[in-house]
Amino acid sequence: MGRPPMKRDAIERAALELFVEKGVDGTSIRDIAERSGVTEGALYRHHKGKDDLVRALFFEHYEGFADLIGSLMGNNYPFNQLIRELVETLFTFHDKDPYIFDFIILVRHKLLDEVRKDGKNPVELLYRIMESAAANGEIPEQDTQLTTQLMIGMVMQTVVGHHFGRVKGPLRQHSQRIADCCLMVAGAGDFANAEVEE
Amino acid sequence: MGRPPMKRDAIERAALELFVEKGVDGTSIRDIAERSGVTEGALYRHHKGKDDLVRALFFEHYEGFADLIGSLMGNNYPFNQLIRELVETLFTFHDKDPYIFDFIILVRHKLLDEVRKDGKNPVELLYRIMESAAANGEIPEQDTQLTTQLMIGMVMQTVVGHHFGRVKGPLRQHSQRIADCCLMVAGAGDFANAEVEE
Amino acid sequence: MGRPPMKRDAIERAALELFVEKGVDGTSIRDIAERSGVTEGALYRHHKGKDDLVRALFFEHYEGFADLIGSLMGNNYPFNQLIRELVETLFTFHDKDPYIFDFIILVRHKLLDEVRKDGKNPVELLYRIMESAAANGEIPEQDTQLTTQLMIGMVMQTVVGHHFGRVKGPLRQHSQRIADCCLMVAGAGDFANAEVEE
Amino acid sequence: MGRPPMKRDAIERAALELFVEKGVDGTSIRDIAERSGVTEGALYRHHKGKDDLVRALFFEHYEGFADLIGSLMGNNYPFNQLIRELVETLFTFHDKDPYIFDFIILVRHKLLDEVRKDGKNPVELLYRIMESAAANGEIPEQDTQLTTQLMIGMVMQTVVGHHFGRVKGPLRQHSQRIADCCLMVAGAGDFANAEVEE
DNA sequence: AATGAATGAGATTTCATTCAT
DNA sequence: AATGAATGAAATCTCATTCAT
Repeated sequence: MGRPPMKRDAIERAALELFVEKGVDGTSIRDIAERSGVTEGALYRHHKGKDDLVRALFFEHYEGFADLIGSLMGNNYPFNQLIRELVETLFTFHDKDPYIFDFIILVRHKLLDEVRKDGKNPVELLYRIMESAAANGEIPEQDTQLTTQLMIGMVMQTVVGHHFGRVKGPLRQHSQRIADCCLMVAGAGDFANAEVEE
Repeated sequence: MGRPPMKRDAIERAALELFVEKGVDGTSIRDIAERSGVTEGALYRHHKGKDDLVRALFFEHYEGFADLIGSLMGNNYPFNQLIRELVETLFTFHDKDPYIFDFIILVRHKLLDEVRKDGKNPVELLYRIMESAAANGEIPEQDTQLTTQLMIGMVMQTVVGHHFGRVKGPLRQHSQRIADCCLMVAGAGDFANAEVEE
Repeated sequence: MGRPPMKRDAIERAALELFVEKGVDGTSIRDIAERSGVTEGALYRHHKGKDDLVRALFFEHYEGFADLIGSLMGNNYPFNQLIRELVETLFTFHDKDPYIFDFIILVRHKLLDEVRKDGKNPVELLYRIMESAAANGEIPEQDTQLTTQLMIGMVMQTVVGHHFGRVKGPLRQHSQRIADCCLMVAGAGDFANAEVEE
Repeated sequence: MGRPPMKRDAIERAALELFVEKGVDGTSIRDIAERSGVTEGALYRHHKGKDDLVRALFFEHYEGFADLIGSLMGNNYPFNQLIRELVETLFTFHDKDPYIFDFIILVRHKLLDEVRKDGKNPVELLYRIMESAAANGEIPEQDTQLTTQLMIGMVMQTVVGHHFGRVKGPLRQHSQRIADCCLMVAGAGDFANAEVEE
């Protein structure tokens, strides 16, 4: 049954790392082949080309974030706790593998246009969390789209700040502070007293 | 000293727009020449090359932000008012010409490494504002680097959200809300009662 | 001797069709494998490679034409009848499977150099028919090489005209007309009164 | 005003020759660049790519044939004379530059689909000549499409025969013989007595 | 000052063929 | 006998930059 495909993961991992380190356009197919210990042509068995590879990586991981959020939503936590868990989960994820986060941030300007609201969309999920919290009276009526962006902005910029050395250490240690800020911004009542696991 | 260099401006403007629309590497010298009504060779009269052009645009506008902040700092406003004016100024600037903001966001990953702390650096300036507010007791002791990033994150993600259609209308209308959030996050006391100009 | 090699036929047929439809170089081994329901590697069990496949197909069918002509020659028909039977046979063959004719026309420029005069060579056979008809006094002395080409030209171009939609219907219906033209061109006396079988 | 384009003709000529000598797919851009004394990139200033170059060459010369025929048609010769002049003109043209003829024959299978009946189309022009000769009573009623193909077939195969060494010498010396054949095939009455210039 | 043809170096991509399974 | 992942060598094409005009 032919050789088993051994190299696909190696290629995708090498690509992910190189894209973050040198930029997508700064990375050539040859670079990827070299780092993954494969010849250039091998890439084309698994992806139509470089664009396709970038796209595949983006959607794979972008939708992975949606899955992460989706599974947290399944727990029916109250809003405060959900946000706390969410921030913690994201930062823990980041600390385990910062490349994925950095990659998403790097390429989103090119690819976010192609994201569908009805697919696996982490931004849309967070927005729905906000909407239902507002409907439940857990947070006041507000421009939930805007607030969603503010929360995302704080989380993402923390990652960016870490990338450029302005924010130190594992991000997980900032989870509580940033979750607090998210709740504050959302107007989520007595957030300071919320019971924090950990 | 003779007539002003009209071509130079046309080239830089065309480049700025194209970079935002198609990405830096997706834009060729030919594209830029075409849109600015100049031939390829002529571009080299004003810039050493494409890299130089990108760099020049980035630093010109990045430092422009620093100048904006710097001149606000000269007024010796109290912290609350300074932040409010700052957010308002940035969003007004964005509404006048969103391309500049989008361009900065687009290329910062490539070029931020080259930014010096001691040069005209808007992030550094905001950080100093935070530091001195903390020294003055206007805000509590905190991880000011982190808070700086959170504030930047909220402002930048609002721009991104606008770019992708999640945040509507001129951003200026959100100034007060987002300034409030910045002050909240910074722990700037009774921010709600701050006197708002306008 | 065991079961017949079904795959080999499937491969050759798929190749023949694809070569005609997309050109030889426009057809990849993968294309052939796909259409014949075989994998790429399997093709190499039956042929040394793509070149070998093209060559094999060409000679198989080109020599097939020679066999067709050869068997007609065995009947010792008079010249007029031989030509009529020949044209009829060729067009009947075409109508049964136009791909073969089209394929020969397509690749002859590449491979005709390799054809040997002393092998199974339909052009050479027709030339010999002309030569012996001239020797017998069935046709006048003439540049038989040239006349041979003229006859071939009429037959082949009819096929080409059919391929591009200028000549309609099954070619067999034009057999008599074109045989007449061949005889005329060869100066074969009272060709119009020749007895036509059918 | 920039360098004058010196190399365009050299590129097209080199391409024409190489295509005939080694086949279109057997000729690489590098081959063309080498023979025309230019770097590979230069080709792309004048043509979008190899396909575009082949297409341009084909239509340029194919339409050139139409112009040749068109200008002969302007003389309002009687049918017999027109055909004689036509064959003579074509073969003279061939003898001056056999590459063009060979090239057309080589690539027509790929490109004839794209030829339009209402454009500059030599086949269509010859067909119209036949139609109007039939309307004038210069030739009998017949399947003019088919006869057109037969005449083309004789002319083209003569060229092919020359290419493969079966037909000797300058083709012009065969003009009269082949024009006679064309007239015979078309049923153009007392063709033998037609006055031949020369 | 300007032009745009040409360069030159490299990028992506294709694909016949091989070979571990 | 068959598979199809991987190779390796080329091919096409792109494009920032140079330079004759």
